[in-house]
Amino acid sequence: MMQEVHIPEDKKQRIIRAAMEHFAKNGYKKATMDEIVAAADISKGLIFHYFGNKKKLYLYLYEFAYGLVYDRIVKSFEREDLFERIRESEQIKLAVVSEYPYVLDFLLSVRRETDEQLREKISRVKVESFPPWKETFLPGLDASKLREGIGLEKVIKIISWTTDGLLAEHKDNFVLEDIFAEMDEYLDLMRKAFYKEEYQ
Amino acid sequence: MMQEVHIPEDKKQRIIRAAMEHFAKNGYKKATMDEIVAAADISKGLIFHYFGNKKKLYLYLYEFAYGLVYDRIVKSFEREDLFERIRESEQIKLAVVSEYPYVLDFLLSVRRETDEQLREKISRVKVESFPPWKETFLPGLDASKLREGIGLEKVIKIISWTTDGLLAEHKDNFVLEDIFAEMDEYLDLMRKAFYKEEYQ
DNA sequence: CACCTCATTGACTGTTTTGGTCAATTTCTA
DNA sequence: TAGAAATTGACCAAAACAGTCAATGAGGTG
Repeated sequence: MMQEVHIPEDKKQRIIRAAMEHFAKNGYKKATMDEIVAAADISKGLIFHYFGNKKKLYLYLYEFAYGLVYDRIVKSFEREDLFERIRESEQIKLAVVSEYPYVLDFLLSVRRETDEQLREKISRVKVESFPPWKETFLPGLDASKLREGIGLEKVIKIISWTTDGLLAEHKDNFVLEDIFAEMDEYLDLMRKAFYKEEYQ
Repeated sequence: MMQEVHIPEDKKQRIIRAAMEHFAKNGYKKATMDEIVAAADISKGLIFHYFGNKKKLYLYLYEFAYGLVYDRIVKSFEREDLFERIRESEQIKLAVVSEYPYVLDFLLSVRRETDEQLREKISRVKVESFPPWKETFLPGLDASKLREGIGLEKVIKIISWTTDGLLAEHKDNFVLEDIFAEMDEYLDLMRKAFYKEEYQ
C-alpha cells in the first residue's frame, strides 16, 4: 500500500491500533475519525495528512491486518503431534492478538460490512475463521493418539474456542505470559482428556 | 417498568428484538432510533409514542433482558450428574438465544457503556458471565466422575465456550434443533474425554 | 542566529444525521 | 357514521460528521 508521506513509526502504530479497535467495534460507518484521532492521541489534521481520507485508512488497515495474520499463520506447521501443533498455532494466535488486540475482530468485522463501494474494494474477504485450518492445518495430522470416539475436527474446534474464551476473559488486562500459562493448563487438561492413556 | 400506553404484543416484540440487536451491536450512543424503527418495521412516531424517548427504551430493554435471562437460569438446577446439569444449563442458554438472539450480547454490552447518566440508572450491571455459575452452579456438584487431573471449573468453562462457539457459528442461520443436535455431539465427545471409563 | 522546510495542530465549514414533534391520516369501536 | 385511538412520515433544531487550512512549532543547515 503506497503512502505519499513518511509516517513516524510510533504514530503510525498508534493510529493503526486505534483505528483497528474502532473499526472492529463499530464498523466502517459508525467509527468516526474524531474518536480514532483521540484514541491515537494525535491531531485531526495529521491523520488526513497521512492517510488522505477515511476510506483509504480503512483499506490500508485491511491490507495491513490481512498480511499480518496470514504471514504468521502460513509459517510453522511442521510438528507432527496434534497437541504440539495446536499449541503452536494457538500461541501464534495469542501472540498476534497481544501485539494487535483487535486484528482478529477487525478482520471478522470486515466481512460484516454491507457498504457496496467498500466491498468492491475488498476482494479478499474470505477469512472464514482463524486459522483456515481445514486446508492448511488438518492434512498430515496424526489423529491416532485420540481416544475412541473423539473426533479430530471437533477437538480442534473445542481448543480454538477455548483460546477465544480465554482471550475474551483477559481482554481488559492483557498479559501475554499469564495467558500462555493459563492456556497451557487447559491444554494439559485436554491432552489428558482427549489422548489415550499411553500417549499422554 | 411502567408503560403509559398499551402496546400490541407483536409490535412490542418486534421493537424489543430490533432494539436489542442494535443496542447490542452498536452501544447506546451509536444505535439510532431510525435504524431500530426500520428494523422493527414501524413508523418513527410510534416508538416515541410507546416508549417516550431513547433512554427510556434502553432502560426498559435492560429490565426486560435481565428478567428474562435470570428467571430462566434460577430454575432447574436439580440434576446431580455434572453433564446432565451442564447439558440442561447450556440448552437453556441456547433456547433463550433462540427466542431473543441478542439478549446475551445486549446484557454484555450494557456493561461496556461508559455514559455516566446511563450507568447511574443501571444499578444491577453485574452480569459477569452467563450463568453466574460460581455461586449457583458449582455447589453440590459431583466431580468424582472426572478423570484424574481434570478440574471441574475448567471443564465447565470449556463447555460454556464451546456453546458460545457453536452459537457464533450458527448465528446467521439459527435452527434450534440443529444446534441442539450438534451440541449433543460435542457433549458426547466431552463426556468420553472428561469422565472416567466406568461412568461413561 | 537567521532562514527554510516540513510536521503538526485544532478551529472552522458545509453537509448529513440525530432524537424528537406533531398535524394529518388511517383504523378501530360502538 | 361519528368520535376516539392508533399510526404515519415530513419536518425541525441541534448535534455530529468528514475533511480543510491558516497558523504554529520543531528541526535542520549555512
